[in-house]
Amino acid sequence: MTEQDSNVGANFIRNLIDADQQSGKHEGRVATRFPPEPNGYLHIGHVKSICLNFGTAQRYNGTCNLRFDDTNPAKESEEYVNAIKDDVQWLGFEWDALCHASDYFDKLYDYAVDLIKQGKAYVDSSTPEQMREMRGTLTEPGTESPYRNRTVEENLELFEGMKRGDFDEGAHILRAKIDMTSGNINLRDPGLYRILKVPHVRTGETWKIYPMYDFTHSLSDALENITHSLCTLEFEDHRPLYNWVIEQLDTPGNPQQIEFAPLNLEYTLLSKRRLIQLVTNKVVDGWDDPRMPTILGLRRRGYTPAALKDFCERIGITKNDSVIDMAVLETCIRDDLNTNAERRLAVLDPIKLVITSLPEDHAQTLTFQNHPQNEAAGTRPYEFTREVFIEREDFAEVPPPKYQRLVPGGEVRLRGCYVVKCTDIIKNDAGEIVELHCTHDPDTLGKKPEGRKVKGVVHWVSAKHAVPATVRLYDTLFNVTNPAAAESFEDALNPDSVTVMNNAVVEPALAKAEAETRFQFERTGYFVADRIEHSEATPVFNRVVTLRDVWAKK
RNA sequence: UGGGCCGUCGCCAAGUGGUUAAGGCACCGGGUUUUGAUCCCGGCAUUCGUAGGUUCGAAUCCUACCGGCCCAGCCA
Repeated sequence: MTEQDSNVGANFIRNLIDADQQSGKHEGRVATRFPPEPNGYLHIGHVKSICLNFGTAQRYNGTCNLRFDDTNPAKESEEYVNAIKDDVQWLGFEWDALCHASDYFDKLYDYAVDLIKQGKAYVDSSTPEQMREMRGTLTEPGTESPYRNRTVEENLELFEGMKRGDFDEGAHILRAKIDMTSGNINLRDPGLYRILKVPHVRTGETWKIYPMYDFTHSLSDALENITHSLCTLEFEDHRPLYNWVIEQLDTPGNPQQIEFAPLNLEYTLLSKRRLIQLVTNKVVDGWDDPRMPTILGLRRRGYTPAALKDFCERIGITKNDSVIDMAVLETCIRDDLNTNAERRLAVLDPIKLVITSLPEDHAQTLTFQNHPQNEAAGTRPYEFTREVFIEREDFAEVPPPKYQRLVPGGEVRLRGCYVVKCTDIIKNDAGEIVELHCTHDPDTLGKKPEGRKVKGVVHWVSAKHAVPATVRLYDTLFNVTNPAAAESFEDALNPDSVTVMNNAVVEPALAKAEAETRFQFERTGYFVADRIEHSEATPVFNRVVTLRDVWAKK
């Protein structure tokens, strides 16, 4: 590592851990965890957290657990648990221990009893409304509950009754006894356990009460001997409570909570609630719609784990509220696919081009490179015949300035083939161009034409060999940089988020591609064979991202 | 009006009292190119939210102010 590289990827969490290692805190051990609640699908914001937690563990030769924060059975399900595991594995990470907060329900209950015995927790029988009133406001202190000074015995008995299921939901709640006047609302006697008569995926009907986040999370971290508990900024206010819980109780570990800024991405919505709306309102086709920022959606779109990890490294970790430019994400996938995807030819909006200087039965097999910078990718045969398809937009009867493609009387190179000159434009009764006639220069195969420069190169597919395919062109789901700020997302939606090219034709090799294989369609972009719908009989490709195009920008 | 946090180039982001204020993205040139791709070369903050102060020396320390984000679920 050179001196200049030494602080590449540096961030405040790494600095902090480095300092901990210097001082011998945690005996130099690093243990993290990724703690999703199984109540929705993971999205790119979670990818940031996953990369941070697993990546930090890797960097310091530590461990990272996958822990499901399953304390609210009313919202959680097995479907999400499985999807989350798949997503983490697809990204290429392996967890050390697979944990569930529910694994600790017995211990958590004992800890709660301990708190009660210490006089630091009590059963409150106020209604939720009364509790809200007594909590005070942001600027006014709260008031103490009339149940705050119940005896330890009374609390113990009531809490046991709650556990047994003697009471209705909402009748009682176990609260920490901290400080109703604290400026930090989380410290105004926060709830620890509520009655919830809902069966749990893993513990079944065993529990009628379930522990709440602050109590559960801090103790789960301590129980798993987590050293650095990384979470997002909104939990900063909870840290005093996190520490309070651990300080009152006798726990094996002494974790430290460290907060970092969650991801914000231009043109993208990243709140579970809003994402669920997109799915239930059928704005998109499902959690794996290629326009969704979910891991499943990104995967179907054609993003690779490597590109997503690269993205997380590029955006860094700080406590700044920030919004990442979409161009960063796009650059990551282009970088990956530029070096790793083979090249193929596909015509999205075909127009027939007849080379009149060739005999009707002309047949010629050319050899095309699979990758211009990588010999090892090999070559493939490519059929050339008298009639080929080219992209409709690669011909212009009245060309705009600096146009480098085919124009009437002009020349253009058929990629990997001859230079052709446009001699005739065939139109239908409606005046639409239906066919182009050209002649070819036989002395231009593999060599530059004599005495002139032909700058334009156009991709093509032999009409005889072309395979019809469906190609979907994706754009951002929203057309405003911050859809979360839009009044309703209906009017922030991009009407052109997907364009389906039903008449596209692709070279034969593409139809035979395995699902989920990625290619560069030369001159048009990077594409992936759809992992669900693609087959040799009905090829379906999704555009991952366009090629960078300086000309289109001008 | 309470509590917590944040402000370094258009967007990210290193930087922890002495550096010519890293790097990436974007942008602007120029070169190579049978992808208007890739690749290569060059440019891009006398300035670190603002104003004072401490110091031989400040983005880094102090003070005040300005701007932004989060918190009043028996959600996580």
